[in-house]
Amino acid sequence: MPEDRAAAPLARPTHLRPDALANRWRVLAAAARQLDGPEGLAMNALAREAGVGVGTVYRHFPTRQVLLEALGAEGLEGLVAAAERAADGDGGEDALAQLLRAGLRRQLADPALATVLAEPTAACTDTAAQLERLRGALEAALAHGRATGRVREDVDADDVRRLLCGLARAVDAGPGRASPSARYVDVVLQGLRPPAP
Amino acid sequence: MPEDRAAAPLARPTHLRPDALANRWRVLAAAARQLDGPEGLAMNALAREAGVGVGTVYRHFPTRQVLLEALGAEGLEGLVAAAERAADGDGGEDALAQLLRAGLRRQLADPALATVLAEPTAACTDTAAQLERLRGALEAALAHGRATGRVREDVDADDVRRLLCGLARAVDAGPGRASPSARYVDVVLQGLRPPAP
Amino acid sequence: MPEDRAAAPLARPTHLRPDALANRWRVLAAAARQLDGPEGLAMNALAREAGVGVGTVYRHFPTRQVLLEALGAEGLEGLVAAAERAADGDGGEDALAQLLRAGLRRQLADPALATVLAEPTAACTDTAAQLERLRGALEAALAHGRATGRVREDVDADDVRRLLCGLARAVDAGPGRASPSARYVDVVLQGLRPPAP
Amino acid sequence: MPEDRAAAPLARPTHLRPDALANRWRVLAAAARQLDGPEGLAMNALAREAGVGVGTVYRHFPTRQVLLEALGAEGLEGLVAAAERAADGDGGEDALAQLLRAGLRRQLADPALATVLAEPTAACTDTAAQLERLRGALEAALAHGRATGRVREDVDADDVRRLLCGLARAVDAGPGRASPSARYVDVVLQGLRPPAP
DNA sequence: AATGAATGAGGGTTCATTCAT
DNA sequence: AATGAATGAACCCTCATTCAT
Repeated sequence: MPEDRAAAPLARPTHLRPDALANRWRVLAAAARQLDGPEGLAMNALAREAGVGVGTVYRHFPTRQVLLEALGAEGLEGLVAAAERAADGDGGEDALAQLLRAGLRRQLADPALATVLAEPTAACTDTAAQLERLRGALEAALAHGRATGRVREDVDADDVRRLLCGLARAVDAGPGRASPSARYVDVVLQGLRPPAP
Repeated sequence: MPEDRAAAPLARPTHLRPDALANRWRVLAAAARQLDGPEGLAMNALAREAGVGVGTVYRHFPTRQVLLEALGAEGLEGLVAAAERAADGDGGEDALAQLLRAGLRRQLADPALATVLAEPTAACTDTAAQLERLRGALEAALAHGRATGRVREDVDADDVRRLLCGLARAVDAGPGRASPSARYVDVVLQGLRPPAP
Repeated sequence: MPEDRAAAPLARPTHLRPDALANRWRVLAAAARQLDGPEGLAMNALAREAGVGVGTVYRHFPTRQVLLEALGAEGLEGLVAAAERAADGDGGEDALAQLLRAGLRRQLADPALATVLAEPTAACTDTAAQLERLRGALEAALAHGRATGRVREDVDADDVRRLLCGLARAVDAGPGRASPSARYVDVVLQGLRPPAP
Repeated sequence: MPEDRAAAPLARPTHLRPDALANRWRVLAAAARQLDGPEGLAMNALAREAGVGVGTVYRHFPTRQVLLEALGAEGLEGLVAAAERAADGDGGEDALAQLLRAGLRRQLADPALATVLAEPTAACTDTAAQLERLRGALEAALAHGRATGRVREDVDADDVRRLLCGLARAVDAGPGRASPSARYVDVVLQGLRPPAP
């Protein structure tokens, strides 16, 4: 059972030595590159590619899941920020629509984000916190939508997260990413409206 | 480059010797069991579990993808049959609704089917043929739906397949499978209607 | 937990292909050489030294303990044979004395035997069987010794085995092996006599 | 060649800064805990367990052997003291008997002591000195025993040390530690008497 | 057809050790 | 003195794949 470390949720390191920070960065960059390729995330290959000893990789990311979450962290933060902006209702467009669009676009641009969004539990406290903020923003958007009669009642924030995962999958399950995306978001958006009486 | 065999699509074997047939069966059964577990499909482990030499596994399934498609074949055939029944319009319910429901239920019951449904190209001619039949049935259902004004114009059969993949993912991306399924199908169904004018 | 294979006791392979047999031999020979050196038995190093793939080593000896027992098997059989000869009482010398002498000499000549003799449970059925035969021979020797009043009553076959392990250790715990051996056996032999009344 | 430092015997540090002393203690405590478990003494794991940097461990114990001797030092001192008391012949019991009993009991209670007692040469001057005192006490006990005709002539202090190591091994080589111990000591004691004429 | 032995690449992980801070 | 980051060798083990039998 090799992946039984870090059972306790991991906090993001603070105050890293500058060289350590640089290494962390190189590893993350290499990981992002590998994630684009078809292979999984092999710790050894990662270290090689990053020009760093294996041990260093393990020090920074004791578990593949920790690494994944670190990879997706930036994207997740971006998504959360966008979600909160949308939920704050700057009035422009339908908050939920903005949210779905942003969520899908960002997943397609960042596979790590898609992975993190779909995983059952977070390994890092940081990730958990961001996901919780995301849930809050989604709930707010839904509440507003429900109040204005534009969102059905039987759907909650977690449903939206799951539908976002599904959207990304639908787009990935075929050729072409640009044109289907808009349409699929449209389908889900319309599907989220309250059923006609 | 380990997976470079069988670039040419593979036809399903016919007229197997009875013992060969039995072996094929044992391997498929073992593979189904392994697919339920969390591990991948390791040829060696598979052979061990099936009580068969590795060579035998390779003879029957030269590629992992071939094996996967063989695994999903039964489920795929079932889905195709259901789709054609629905498209034939026995009149009962909305064909598209039946289709989505069946497609989701069967994917959840059969991970191999979900995989096959999402893969870009088929390795076996058989699979390709079934997928083509599925496409036909979906197209028929859509045509009928469009004709009766219950399905939007900008969605084609492949979109439905992809949305089916997305549905399965949405269900898998969270806890609980029963109650969300129906709701998510509902969302997509409603989303597929023509937009209100 | 990497050593959880071969939980079921392993029987010695029969009817090996000739090349497999040759490999088995090469590995055992290399292992014997490594055991003389100060390092442990590293499977990788072993394979390298034997001129054989790692996989081959694992196929033949799924566990380090299995390997050790295979290494010690010959020595153990020799000891068992000697013990049975001694127990059969060819009349020459005191059976127990012969046994201790043989047991010590063979352990010193064969570190694997010393290891096997001291391990709490056998991994291979074969080893277990030989150990059982040894126990029988020891018991017989003790019984005869007790009957003739030359062995104390409160010592059984397992005690003798353990004392044999102790003897080997005593010899190994210092410089010089030849002269102490005889003396130490002597000490134990005299110590095994019934206490003076 | 990792263990080529500290070829020159090491003196025990004196006048440690209080915090250094505390660290030394934590490391030793952690080492004692690890030695009870089945794993070896890994410097890294040790540091982790002790809540101390690896560097600190190395500063205090440049070599694993030094660490081991430090671990066993207390036990060794205890044994030496007991041996000298016994050799001083407080008259009570047979000195040699007391010695063997104490030596075995202490080895069983303290694996590090057993290790130190069996190692060919000491890494620390301190250990060497204690071992020398032990030798002296054993020699005294033997001399007295020989003088009173209760110990055979052909056994010296180092033999007794080695037999002590053997005793510990005999006890460890099987199930049960309490009841065999006394018997095995008995066997060796009786074996050390001068042979009947 | 089937078998299963062999191979060796390669991923996972730990650890001893050094050294900049 | 202490720290802990970094390194990389080395081990463990599993697999995909080939091929002689």
